[in-house]
Amino acid sequence: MAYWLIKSEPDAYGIDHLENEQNQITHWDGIRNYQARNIMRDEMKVGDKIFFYHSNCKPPGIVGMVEVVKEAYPDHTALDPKSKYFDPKASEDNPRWCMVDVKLIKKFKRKLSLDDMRNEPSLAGMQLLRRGNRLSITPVTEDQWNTILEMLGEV
DNA sequence: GCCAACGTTGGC
DNA sequence: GCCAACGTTGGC
Repeated sequence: MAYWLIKSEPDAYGIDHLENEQNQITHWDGIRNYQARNIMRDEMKVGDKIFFYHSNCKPPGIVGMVEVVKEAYPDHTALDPKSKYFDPKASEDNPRWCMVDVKLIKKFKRKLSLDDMRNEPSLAGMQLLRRGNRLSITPVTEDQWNTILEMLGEV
């Protein structure tokens, strides 16, 4: 089983939106970055655990945990001209983009802020913390995962 | 709202 | 296949 971190802007789609979904499941659509797509397509498996991170807010940080419940399948929003994620180069034969389904496991009682993570030496290697990192899906090691749960008091 | 960092596009 | 121009991300 692998661990990941996904970012989302709480105004666009936050953990509260996910909490209100039927069965607390959503499809993670709109990913339009090849690196992130490849991670979903090639690496994410059912049962993988994911930190849910709020970006572009004050403060940015980890707010919950979700789990992969369905592996990659075509992202239909790429084929929909009315969608803001429409991609004219996508087609039925070559959907180009994919998504996975994730289910809420838990909302944390508090947010672990980006500052908190930067201040924790054992998290120094996290891809999220790399300078200039913009990738919306990044891997998390088991050690990092456990450290973060400890910092949150969620062990 | 600024802007550094990065990804993508398209002319050549 | 290079690279300048442009668009986006996201912390600050």
